[in-house]
Amino acid sequence: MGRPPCCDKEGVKKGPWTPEEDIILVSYIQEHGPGNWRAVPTNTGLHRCSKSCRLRWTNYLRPGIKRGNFTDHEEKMIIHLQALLGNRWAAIASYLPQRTDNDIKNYWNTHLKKKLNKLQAGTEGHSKDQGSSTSSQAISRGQWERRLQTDIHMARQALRDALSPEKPSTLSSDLKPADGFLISTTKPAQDQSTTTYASSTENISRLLKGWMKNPPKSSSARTKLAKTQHSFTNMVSGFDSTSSEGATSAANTTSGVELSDAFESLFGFESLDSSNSDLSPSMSPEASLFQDESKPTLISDQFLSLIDKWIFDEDAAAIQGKDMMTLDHENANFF
DNA sequence: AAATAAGACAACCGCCACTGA
DNA sequence: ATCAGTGGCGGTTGTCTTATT
Repeated sequence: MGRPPCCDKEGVKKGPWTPEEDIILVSYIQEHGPGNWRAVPTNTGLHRCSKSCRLRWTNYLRPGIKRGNFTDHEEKMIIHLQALLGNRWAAIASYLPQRTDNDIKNYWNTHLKKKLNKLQAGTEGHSKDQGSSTSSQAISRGQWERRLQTDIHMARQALRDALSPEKPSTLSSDLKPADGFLISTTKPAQDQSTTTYASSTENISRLLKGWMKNPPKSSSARTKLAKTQHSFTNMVSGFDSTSSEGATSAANTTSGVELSDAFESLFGFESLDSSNSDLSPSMSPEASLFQDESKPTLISDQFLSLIDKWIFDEDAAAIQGKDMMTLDHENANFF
């Protein structure tokens, strides 16, 4: 007997998620907690594959996800980590707790790759201009590999230092994987504070705002929207007995912004910033990240040094102990 | 204004690792 | 020790938006 598919291929909806579906999924997770994804489509009535539900949650609805532009610092982190780890996006994402691996992967593929190619091309062009090969340019493959090894070793050491329990405070959070994140996927919902899950509604609220700001033009889509509002209102009223007031106001308005604002106030979640401050510093398997040899991208020694310089010159303070979360907050304030 | 190309990002697919029976 | 079930990961594709002609 073959292994059954993770979901019944027939009758499974694909494509972009609607706010309706998001709300259903979030409300279910609020109640039951993330995990047991196989049961999610059955229990929620969502015509989605369990995998799709999980991905939607982890990549979009999960609390504490930061969207929008990547900061310079994030960009540099990604570049350096990619150079060290290769395309291990999940590992890289563990160092940028507010970003998902998918987000980082996309950003790498659409922005950073091109940027680095340009940079590299510029570097090569520059060396060509200089004509003859100097001794530093003629570094043998073995030499640059050794330097890469040294790089990796240094990073490993830094990581070990950072994770060392003897140095808890600021240092430990410097280059700290955060794959424990806000919610352990194995923890039952009861263990979580209400606001933890509720904060994920901010993502939905944002989605709704976007949805309302750019309402679908087709009549069918408008019908869908109306339906969304309706079901949303129903859900809100059934979600929390204290929410009847908000539900009423949501039902009484046709303004999407008001609707989503009401949504926000209903769940009473705090700002992303505050929720992020809850990030638990879990000790993670990534502590052994470098144990199995990573697949460093084969970039030239010269280029790697360039990146190193680029990253570490500017952010020496950050790398040498400035709290990463503080940095992230600073970055967040930038938006 | 319309058509087309390019870019950005959300979502899917297939493979792999882990876990429990 | 084996195997089925499940979740996680990385690569890829599809769709929507924006820019250009």
